[in-house]
Amino acid sequence: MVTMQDVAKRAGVSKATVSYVLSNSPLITEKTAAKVRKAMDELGYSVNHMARSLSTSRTDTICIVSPALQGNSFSLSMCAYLYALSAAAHNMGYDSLLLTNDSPQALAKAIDARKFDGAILLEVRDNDPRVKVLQQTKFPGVLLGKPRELGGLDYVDSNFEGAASQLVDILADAGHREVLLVGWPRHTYDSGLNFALRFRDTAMIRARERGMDLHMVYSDNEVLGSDLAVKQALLAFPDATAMIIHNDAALVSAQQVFKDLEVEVPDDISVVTLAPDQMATGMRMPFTSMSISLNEVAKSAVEVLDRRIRGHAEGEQCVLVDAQRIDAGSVDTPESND
Amino acid sequence: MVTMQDVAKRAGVSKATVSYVLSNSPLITEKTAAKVRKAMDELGYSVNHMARSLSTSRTDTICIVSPALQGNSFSLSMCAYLYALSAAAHNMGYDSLLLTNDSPQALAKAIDARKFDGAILLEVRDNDPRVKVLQQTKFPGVLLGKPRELGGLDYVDSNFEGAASQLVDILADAGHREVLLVGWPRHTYDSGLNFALRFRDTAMIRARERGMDLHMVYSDNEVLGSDLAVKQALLAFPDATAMIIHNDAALVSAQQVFKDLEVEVPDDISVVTLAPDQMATGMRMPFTSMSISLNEVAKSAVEVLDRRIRGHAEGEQCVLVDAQRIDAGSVDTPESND
DNA sequence: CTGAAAGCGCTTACAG
DNA sequence: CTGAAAGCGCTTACAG
Repeated sequence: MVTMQDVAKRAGVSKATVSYVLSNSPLITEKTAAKVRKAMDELGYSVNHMARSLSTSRTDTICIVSPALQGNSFSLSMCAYLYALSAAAHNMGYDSLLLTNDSPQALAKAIDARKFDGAILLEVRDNDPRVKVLQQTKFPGVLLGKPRELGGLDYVDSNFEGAASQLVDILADAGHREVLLVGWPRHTYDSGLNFALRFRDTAMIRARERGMDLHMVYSDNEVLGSDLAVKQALLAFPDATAMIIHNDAALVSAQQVFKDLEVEVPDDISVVTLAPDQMATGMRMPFTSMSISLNEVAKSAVEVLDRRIRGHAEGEQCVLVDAQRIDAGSVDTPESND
Repeated sequence: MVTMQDVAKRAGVSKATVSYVLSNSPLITEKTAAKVRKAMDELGYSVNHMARSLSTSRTDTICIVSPALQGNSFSLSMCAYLYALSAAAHNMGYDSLLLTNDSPQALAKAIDARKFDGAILLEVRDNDPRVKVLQQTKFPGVLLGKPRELGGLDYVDSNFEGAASQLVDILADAGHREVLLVGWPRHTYDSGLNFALRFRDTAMIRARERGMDLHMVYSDNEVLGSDLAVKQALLAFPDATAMIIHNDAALVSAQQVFKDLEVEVPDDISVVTLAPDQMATGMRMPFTSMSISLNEVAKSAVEVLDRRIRGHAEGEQCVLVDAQRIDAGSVDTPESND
């Protein structure tokens, strides 16, 4: 293994000079720097991160703390987030450690081991014990999600509130009064997954303001490729003239369901959704929707964390990334129905 | 930050002794060890991994090298593998670094940085340039997949060959002669993804041996939740009495397709599949299938890598994990069709 | 059975 | 503008 010492000897300078060249110190002559760089090239030198870390107490690594997969439900957007975060981190010079054990103990232990400079918590819930670990250790961390108690921590998330209001408005503006909200399984709400709660609650409030009857329908048969929530909703509320879908699994099977029941969109029913952009393209989304850019959220999360790590942050950093409205002609006036 | 020195002072011993206690050296008296452990507890000590790594040149971290997501196609099984590997690594005392950039340069750079002890390459292809990086650097690594040129590297994968043969046999034994193989999009095969190739090619050979006409149908419209490969296959080959599905996306939408076309399984057609076990449960798979245990494959991969890292491996390690046959009554004799 | 000491490969004030 | 030196927090022969 070629070390800094080797490079120094070959270039005829000291270790310190090599180190300064590496960090592009302006104090070093261009001539010396060139000499050193040549030596590094010739020897195939690359800095030993363990040694650097010990010296600087920085690892240039962040930890992505993802919830354990409960049972067998792979969430497509979780997975997409993982990738988006890893890519965003990479772009900012960080490697990413993956922690798939969502127990608070595991997080505390990982923090103690000092293998990373900061952590991003995925799918944060209300009363998430991991959040307390972050607070107590005062370790740099950002929440992907916006739980009820923030405890002074930074967070980044999609603006679910804004998206909910906008979707309700789109339907209200078109004149719809009887609307369905197809959501996640009940346990998602019960477990405090705040993105679900924030969307539902804001939609409910906004609907009331707009004089709309919004009927909540929870998914209860979440089978890959045949989530029946949309179907159940349609059967349970035949008078509804429009539907908001906030549930990836239900969304994926929605088109099939409409076909099955011979329901035409938007002639028989208007449909709007909230979905990650990558999923929208993946399924060639035919519905007017508020589109969440996972990459944008991920990028923002890493930026916030980076600022926190470097100590460049004053006060809490709170970012809600707006979803983009995408029209796909799946909304019509209610009069056209039936 | 509390260091080993602090613990040593408090326990009234030397740093060395503390270190020996940490590594459970049998040379230390139980009395001394107890004293040291008490001091560690009281001070809340935990070892600094950066320092340890520098000293031992081990990081206790492995790198999971996953292919970049091309376009927007999230592969459910890729994601499941990520988790399974991370969990398996954790169980064996390794953390996992996630590398989502599949360029060979990125891998080479990551290896140079010495942030991990070994790497696992996901979705290895024939002629995968990452494989060459592993060979050239002689860095511990295992391939998830079995490319044509192994170059002396370790690999672990599902036994796709065995599964293909068994599925053909199941149908042949039931008397089927006209059978469809619904596979992945053509580019999957063209790009040398060997799991697809090995399954297809073995199935073809076995079919010939059994006097079966096996018609390959490639998926060409891979839309999330409505992959049409199964439908196209049925329409293109109305005489087929059975079908093998090897394509997760097609599998997810298969039930809907059968319903759409009012095709009864197994009365109208027999169906068998190859699928990851987690997916099978996720979609409540109603088809007789060869089930791949991702956890088992992942565990095996980490074990192989661990052996390689510790230098306990003699020669190449080659593991093909057998899929499990699961009967779900989706196979009948061809006579019953129509 | 325990301790003093060297070493892992960097970074960074501090002299010069 | 460059170098000698201390230090980051461990591990591990080597003495004793």
